[in-house]
Amino acid sequence: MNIDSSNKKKVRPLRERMRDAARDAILDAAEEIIAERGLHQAAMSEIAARAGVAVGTVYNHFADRDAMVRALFRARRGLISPEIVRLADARRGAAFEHRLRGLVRDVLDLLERHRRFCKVALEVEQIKNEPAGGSNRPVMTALHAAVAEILAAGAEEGAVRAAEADRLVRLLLGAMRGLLRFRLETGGSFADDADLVVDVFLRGVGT
Amino acid sequence: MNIDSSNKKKVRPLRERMRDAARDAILDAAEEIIAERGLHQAAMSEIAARAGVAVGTVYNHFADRDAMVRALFRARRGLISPEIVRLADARRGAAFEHRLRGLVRDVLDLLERHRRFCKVALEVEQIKNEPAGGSNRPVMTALHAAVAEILAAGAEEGAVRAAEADRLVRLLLGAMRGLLRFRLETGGSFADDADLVVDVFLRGVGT
Amino acid sequence: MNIDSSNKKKVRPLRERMRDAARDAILDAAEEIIAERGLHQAAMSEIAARAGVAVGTVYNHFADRDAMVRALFRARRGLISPEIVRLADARRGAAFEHRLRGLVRDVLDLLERHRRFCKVALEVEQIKNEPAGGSNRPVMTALHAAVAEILAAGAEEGAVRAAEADRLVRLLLGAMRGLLRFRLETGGSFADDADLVVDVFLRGVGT
Amino acid sequence: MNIDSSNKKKVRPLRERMRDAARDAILDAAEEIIAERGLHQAAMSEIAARAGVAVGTVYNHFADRDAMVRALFRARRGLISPEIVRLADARRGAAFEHRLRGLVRDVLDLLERHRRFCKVALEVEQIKNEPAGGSNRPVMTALHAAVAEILAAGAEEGAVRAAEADRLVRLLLGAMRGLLRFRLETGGSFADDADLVVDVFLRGVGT
DNA sequence: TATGAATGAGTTTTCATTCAT
DNA sequence: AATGAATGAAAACTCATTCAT
Repeated sequence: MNIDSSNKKKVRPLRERMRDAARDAILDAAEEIIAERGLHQAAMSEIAARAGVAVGTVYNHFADRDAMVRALFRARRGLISPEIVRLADARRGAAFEHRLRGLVRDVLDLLERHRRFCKVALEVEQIKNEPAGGSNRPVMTALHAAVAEILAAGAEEGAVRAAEADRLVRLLLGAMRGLLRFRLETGGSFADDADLVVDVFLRGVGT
Repeated sequence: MNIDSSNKKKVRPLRERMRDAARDAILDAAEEIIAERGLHQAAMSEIAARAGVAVGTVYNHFADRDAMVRALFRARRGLISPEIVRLADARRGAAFEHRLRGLVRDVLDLLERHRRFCKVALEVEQIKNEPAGGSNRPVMTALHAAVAEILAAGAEEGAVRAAEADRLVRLLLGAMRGLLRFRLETGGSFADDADLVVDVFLRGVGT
Repeated sequence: MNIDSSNKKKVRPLRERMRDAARDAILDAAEEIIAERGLHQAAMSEIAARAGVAVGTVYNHFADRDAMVRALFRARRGLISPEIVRLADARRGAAFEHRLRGLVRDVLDLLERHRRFCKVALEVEQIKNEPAGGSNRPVMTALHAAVAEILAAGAEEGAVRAAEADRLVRLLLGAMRGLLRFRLETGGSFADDADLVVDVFLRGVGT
Repeated sequence: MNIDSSNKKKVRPLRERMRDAARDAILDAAEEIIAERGLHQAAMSEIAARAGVAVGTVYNHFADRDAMVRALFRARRGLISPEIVRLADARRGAAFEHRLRGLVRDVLDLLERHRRFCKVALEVEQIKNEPAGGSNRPVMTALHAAVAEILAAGAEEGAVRAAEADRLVRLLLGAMRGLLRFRLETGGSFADDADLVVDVFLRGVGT
């Protein structure tokens, strides 16, 4: 291995690094402003200003406003989803409850580090408009898939009613979202709610 | 009670009735369009057109766009909230589980009859931006209040951990919302999920 | 016939008349500015200003810039084409030369009264991009059609070579356009060139 | 003459040749795109991309967009005009008809080899805005001048009415342009129309 | 010189709101 | 009150041009 080849590895062209930095700055600014004021109060010009670039620069990176928002989601999901997959994989094979509790804890912990994006995601969530027989299954996100898998395993263990799988996933994720929203409004860390959600989900509110 | 006064009660001036009809038509149109395409894809001109009136007329009934949206929520809540209060009152005094299950069933049944508004409400939900000690408690909606009360009663019965009350309300409502969203996307009646939610909430997913 | 019905005929709603006036003012302004500075130096805001309306008004009348330009052409063609058809019809049955000369004279006279639009039309003319076998015949404008018909008649009379019909139409119209352009640049009335064009077309430049 | 000087003549510095190659590539790209989509749909960035250079490079070769377009015209005219002059000179002294027919044939043949530029030229043609007494005579292009000269000679021969010279040039060039446009739209070679144009111009459409 | 990302003035477009009829 | 065209401020978007590397 000679000096040159090692250089090739390390020095990504400065140009390229700056380009990416600008892109990231723009997405960060967009995230910030959308979290603060909502999706459609986030003007391109303000996002650009907050990112410290000119409007035109935003359009050098994204075809239009919509593409930028989608890029923001793709970027964040690109950070979060693989992590969720990894977390889900880590306990594959473990016992149902341990696995579920671990995942919920870890995921809430992970989301804590993306609090601002959670706000954006809850803000923007849209209800799909295709009743019945939709090809667009519930957007099988990483989390959805991971929970679904654990519940399926739980069903095999006999710990969960298999017939209700779909709805139980929605129920659990809904419960988590409810508490997330609570924490976003009133403060407090997401992770504090992990055990409560899992306990109630597994055994109910009984004292 | 004389004839005149009885007349006053019954026959509201034609003028006034037509006025209200227009108002209702506008709110219905707004609800429809917001449900279809989201809050900020609903232009005043389109709402007016769908309601069969001129834009100007909308402004004769509502100060501005925001006031119209708020009026929509007030109107629907004016239908739904008292009903929820009534449903909650109906079982006051009954045993915790019976009371909770009854409420959830009845409320889902009620919301079924306002499916379109549910879509609007879920679509529009905003996260309040006042961390900690906020004066704007979770918008204490009728449902929130009703559930909170039942859980408090449950706590007194020893059926629910009192300390977690706030979060449990959020958890339960979140779970319900999760399933509502599911039904809005894929079809199926809300009420079908009532027992599942309550069962899991009370005793967990155990078979 | 009562007063009312006579009124109905006459009084087109004021609203409507003003709307049309605005529309016309906008198209006039557009024509003026495009003629002065070319198609893409004509900004919507300037057109609006020259028409004495707000920008938004332009968009109340036309979906977008392109639609406005197309409307301008439709409007002017709506004035010119039927007139050309009428002029062509007027001499139907007459002898070839008389018919052709009459048409060219009348048309140049007509175009004189739309000098500004002629400038716009020459300015904007685009070459269609569909070589061979095109379904889009040479946009068969009224004038094209009228000349084609006369030449066909001339061919029957034996005054014109039928085989060349298509090209002769293009040749003649090209010659007319050449002189139109000349007049637009240097001044002078279109009609003055009518006889020259026809004479040369029929008998050549010979003295 | 020493070795050095002979070298200087033949081997133009590599640097310089590459520079010219880039310049040519840019002008070719510009010509292509303008021919395809029109003058103002040809963005600098797209021209650069098609030429295989960076935008900045275009600005190293041309002061600004306008200068580049003018350079394109100058370059093509630099190829075409001297050739036209040569073609015109070749038959100087010959008889009027022979001379005119020869020129029209040769020129259409020449333009055939610059078909794409013809499209650009027709596309871009602007009407000058200086009525009467303009200092900007009809842009005395080589072709215009050549035809004018031949017609003047024809007038001396008594074959053409001298008084109409200016207009006859415009008429003939317009006729040629009309057929050029026809061929650009529908395909077919320019040269095929040479005799038709000249025949009609000299003797009219008579069979 | 070549590069190509950044710039920002200039346009187009939207739409809540007003107001004369 | 109802009407609906006009308004214009506020966005979104374009693209020729610059300039640091």
